Amino acid sequence: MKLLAKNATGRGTGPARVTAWQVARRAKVSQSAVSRAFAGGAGVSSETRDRILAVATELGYQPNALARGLITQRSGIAGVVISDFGNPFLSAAVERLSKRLGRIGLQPLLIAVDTEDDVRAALSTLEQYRVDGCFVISPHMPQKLARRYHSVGTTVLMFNPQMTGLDASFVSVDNVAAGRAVADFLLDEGHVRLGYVHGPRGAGTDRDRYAGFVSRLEERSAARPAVGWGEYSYHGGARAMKALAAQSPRPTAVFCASDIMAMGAMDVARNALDLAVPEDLSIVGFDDAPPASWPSYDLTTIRQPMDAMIEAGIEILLDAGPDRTNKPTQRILDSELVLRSSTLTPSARS
Amino acid sequence: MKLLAKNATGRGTGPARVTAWQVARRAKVSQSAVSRAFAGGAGVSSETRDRILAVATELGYQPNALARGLITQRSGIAGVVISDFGNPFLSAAVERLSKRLGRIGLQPLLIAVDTEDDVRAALSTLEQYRVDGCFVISPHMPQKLARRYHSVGTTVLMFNPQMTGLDASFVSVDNVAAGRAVADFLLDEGHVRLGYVHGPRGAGTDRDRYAGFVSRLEERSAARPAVGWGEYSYHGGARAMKALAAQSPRPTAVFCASDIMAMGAMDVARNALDLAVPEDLSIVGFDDAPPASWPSYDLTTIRQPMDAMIEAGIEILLDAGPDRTNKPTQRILDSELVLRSSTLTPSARS
DNA sequence: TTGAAAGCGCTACCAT
DNA sequence: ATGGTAGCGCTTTCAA
Repeated sequence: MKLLAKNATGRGTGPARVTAWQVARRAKVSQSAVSRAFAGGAGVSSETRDRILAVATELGYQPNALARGLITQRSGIAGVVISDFGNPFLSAAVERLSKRLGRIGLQPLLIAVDTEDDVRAALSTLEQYRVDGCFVISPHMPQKLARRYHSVGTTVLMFNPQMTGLDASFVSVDNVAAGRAVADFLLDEGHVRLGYVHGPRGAGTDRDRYAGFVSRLEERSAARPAVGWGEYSYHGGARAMKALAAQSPRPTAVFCASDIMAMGAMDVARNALDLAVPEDLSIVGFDDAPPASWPSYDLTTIRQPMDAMIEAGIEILLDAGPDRTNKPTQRILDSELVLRSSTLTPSARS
Repeated sequence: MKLLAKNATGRGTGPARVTAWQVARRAKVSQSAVSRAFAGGAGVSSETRDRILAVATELGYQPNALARGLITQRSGIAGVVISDFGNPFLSAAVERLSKRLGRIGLQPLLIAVDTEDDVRAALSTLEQYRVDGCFVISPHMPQKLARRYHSVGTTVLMFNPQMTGLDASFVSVDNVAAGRAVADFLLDEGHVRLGYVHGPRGAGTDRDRYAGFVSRLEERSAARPAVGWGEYSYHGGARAMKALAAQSPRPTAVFCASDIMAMGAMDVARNALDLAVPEDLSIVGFDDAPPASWPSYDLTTIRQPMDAMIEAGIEILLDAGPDRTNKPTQRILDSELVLRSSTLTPSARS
């Protein structure tokens, strides 16, 4: 009687879902046995386990991850908050991260955001799904939010946020050091009039890159760079380049805070401003996104060690597991200047 | 007594989660009332509802979406299976789709795949999470799988699959017609030796585009095109272009089955083969991905109406809801040839 | 309008 | 090794 009543309700969508109960009955075991068989097989003899699995495939049984998550307090879901798929570095990061998460049994719940409010809403949604952790790849993550979510129990791991004084977990490259390296490189190349293309106002990455760039210029007594604003987008970079080129004297080298902006800048320089790169104008990007190495751009850029960053991020997320210390973890990795033909190579000079 | 016992177990990760019970107790109502208050407020007086919501925010209560999904049989999750983020058209599609889903209360669970086996595994995972529907944006979706999943109750909606004889739901452009349009255009331009760059072997989109292209060439008694294989990737397109250029006589116009391949082809033509585009070589792409309109490419291409396709896809998914008919729905939209400067414009001739 | 009670499908802890 | 049982946190009848 009771067995028949189980899942006999006609409710639900479409063809009734197979449950562990039905598998159990068919295999003449208890429902607990089915659960154990699917939980790695500990506590079941291999014969019964095989029988159970056979029946399960026969019936097309798939364990309900929602029910499992409810009881185990682990959803198996990781949140990924991302802004700007148009940036090839970020979309590549999402792909790599997604695959990496899958390999450790975490499924990424993806939320695309634009504004700070979007991030807020996204984190709320992710909290409702009881995500086991959460990556935020967006310049819009407000500091307070980060701290709050950290204390509420969901580990929020930021990808390249503003580092200075941030009391939350993140993984980043040393943007300040990278900015300084670019300054040194361009000055060593003999450039005097420099330009800088900013990302969106308030983006921590941009702020740090700029700070490093300018501080090194000052240390070496170089003039402050002319600046443009490019929103971390192709068209923004193009617009900023036009503005910079209108200055006089025009900069002979421009450092863009991201590759996608550098690509826009380079295209507009060549096609609209009739400037040869690198002869008339050197361009340096940031990220080493896949298109940076395409022959038409072949962009000198700061390489962010994407895989290492993802690895570090995953590590932080996992370490922050069940018995978490509630102490934010931060990892700052080294970046690397990759020389290509959008700048004069040092060997070509002298 | 019983109330105190509720959620008093110290288990779980981090700070104990706030449940509806705790909100209920604090607001001096039943737990059902809390549930109703969060379900739109039907069945609760506005006073009690306000009190409940106040207590909820005070306690930081967030309803558990897993539990809700378990009881309602609607997870609120939509699966998105995607291959190849390197393709700017596809990554843009994921972004748009993700935002569109969010607006109707569906959260996208993203799975990045490479092979057909990956797709199989992905669908299995998505089934465990009891997704309310699922988008597959991959050339690797096998027909049988599609049919099986459709009959099991999860609506699987394919984005641009192989259309011919497919007994499953999908949304697509008419790839055959598009291929024919490109053939007409290039022949009208006066080209005689044509080339075609394939996507991955077995991709339905590629097959249909090629079939349309060739059939129209035949109808107009033109020679069969020389072909290369480009895997729907930038570097693949570049390799294929090199191979095509080695033929003699060399094609004067090449149709690439995706924009990203066309970009690779164009770059290699200009930078390695020293061919001017469009003077020496015309190039036509497919998708109208964002970079296609960048000045350095300015690619003549077939525009896929992405937003309309997503809209149609969502519609199919929603229509296939609770009382689903189990009948696959298919929507084929029109595409459009966008003329840019990677081909000689008709007006420029004659 | 409200509260009590019955599960959704699973895991985990008991007994045996 | 196995089966019974108690929930995970919610929605949804059903009475009051």
